[in-house]
Amino acid sequence: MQLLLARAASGAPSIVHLDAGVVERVAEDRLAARVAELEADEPRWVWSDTRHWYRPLLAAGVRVERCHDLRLARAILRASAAVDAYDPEAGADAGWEAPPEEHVPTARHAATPLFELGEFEASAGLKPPADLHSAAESMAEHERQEAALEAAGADASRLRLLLAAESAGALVAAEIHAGGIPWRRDAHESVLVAALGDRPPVGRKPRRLEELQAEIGAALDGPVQPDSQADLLRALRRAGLTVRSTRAWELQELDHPAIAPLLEYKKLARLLSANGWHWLDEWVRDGRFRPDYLPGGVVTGRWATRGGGALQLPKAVRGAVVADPGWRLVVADVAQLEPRVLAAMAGDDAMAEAARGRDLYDGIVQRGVVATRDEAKVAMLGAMYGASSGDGGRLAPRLGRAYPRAMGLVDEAAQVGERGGVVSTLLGRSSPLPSADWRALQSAASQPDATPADERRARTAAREWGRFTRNFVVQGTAAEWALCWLAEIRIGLHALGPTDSASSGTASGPVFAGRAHLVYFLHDEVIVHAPAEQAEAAADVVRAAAERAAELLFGDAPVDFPLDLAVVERYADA
DNA sequence: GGGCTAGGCGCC
DNA sequence: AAAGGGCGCCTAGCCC
Repeated sequence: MQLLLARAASGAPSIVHLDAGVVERVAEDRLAARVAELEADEPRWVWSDTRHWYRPLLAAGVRVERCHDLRLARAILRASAAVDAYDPEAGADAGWEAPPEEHVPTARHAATPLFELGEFEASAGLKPPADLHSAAESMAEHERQEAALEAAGADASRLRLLLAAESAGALVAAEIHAGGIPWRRDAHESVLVAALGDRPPVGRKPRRLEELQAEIGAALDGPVQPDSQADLLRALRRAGLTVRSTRAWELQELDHPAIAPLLEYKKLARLLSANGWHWLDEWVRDGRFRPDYLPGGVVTGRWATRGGGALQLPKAVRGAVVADPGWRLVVADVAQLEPRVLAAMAGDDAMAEAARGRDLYDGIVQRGVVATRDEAKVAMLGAMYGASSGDGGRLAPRLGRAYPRAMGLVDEAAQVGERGGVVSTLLGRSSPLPSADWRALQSAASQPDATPADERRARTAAREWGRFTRNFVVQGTAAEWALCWLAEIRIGLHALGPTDSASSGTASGPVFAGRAHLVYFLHDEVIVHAPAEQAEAAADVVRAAAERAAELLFGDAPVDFPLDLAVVERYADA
């Protein structure tokens, strides 16, 4: 059963029963209850934008099992090389290309009533966000997508899996926002005070930074503002140091008394600006950090985030991620996800064998391809990213001889990109075309009057795009594996059912009180927040989901995806 | 004051 | 130790 949720022209919510062809008007204040009622029939909810529709439902205590996110599906179908029956111009003026709604700071969002339009009205002049697609527009888009899928022939089932996984990911993203990462302000502040000294007054630097700045100045014979790259570069050169930049790795090579305090300053200044007291004030409330994930936000299918930097939580502050009393964190990541995905999608049994039951890089060493684990890692990264120089460029060809199928797959993807072509992931997400500027460069280089400089520029640009498409197929298919993993974890955790463990306060929201739920996702890593008595069961769910994801994507291909998994109270202890 | 880029660095 | 792919976000410094 499919139910389409959208707004009538009047702005009132409507539920279109797509199978029965019946339109049901719903009063704004009855919508959440009505969705909950209909959820008993296990429908697939079809809607314009998961973030818009699902966040208020979650806040009202309503979980849905399945959805189809029209905006995300449209982006995939428009670009997919497996789809030629989808007119990219159809509906182009209906605002589907608009990015999802703007970030609303936590405090104000919490106060936003269900389905209020004030946010949009307050930003008059902007394009309407996706939520305001009328029921008619949403239905038309849905029909275009169905028709495109039906015409996709043999690729349709993989595309359908991709769309289902993408939509399930969008549900997870909204649910992570609702549940929130348990974040201990006191623990975070302890980290900051230990590193930087007490919180300074507004406009002042923390004590430790001032001390280090003075040390640097003394060593360089004059006051220095280390936050200013230009000032710092001048001071270093005045002291007789030959430097091209102020990057930490370049400074590390220098032997001078200013360097140690300078590197320490850079590290601490980074902590302060990225995850200092200001970040705590803005992003942590009621013991939760609520990331604003953007599923499908990266062309490869990886998620992006907007604000808060949830994809870059530095190791230094992970001690602040602490389970609620009586709860645990199940922290799991996949060892070497991308090379394993590559081995499976290429059907490279030799590489699968190197990975089976052990560290993939150790397996490569045992096969005698390279001498050390570090070399194996650098070679593999070099092969997947297209390294042309350095150790990666030197070592990657050895992998080509040992694992010709896997390396052939990425080499082929690179060649397609260098010619300006489109590559696709296993499930059918396709790379974008290179820009008009890029094509102009190639075209200029092929003219009879092309100069050597034209040819050099074109070749450089072609190789650069080839590195992108080379990586696209691996990164994108790994993202698909991760989406399937997330979707299976979500289903498995829900099936565990509720416990009597009250969440501390209501921080996790009404849907997750007493229930194990996902609270973090980072490309190949998840964190589940679970009642202690359910933690082992949740860990089993996470493991089983990894096996299921592998089956969904690769059938019975002989590649395993082992997890590093820990049940802990603190993220930092995983 | 806002918009922009560059440099730099955090994550995978 | 970086390189080689993908990002977000901070500051400084420049522009209008």
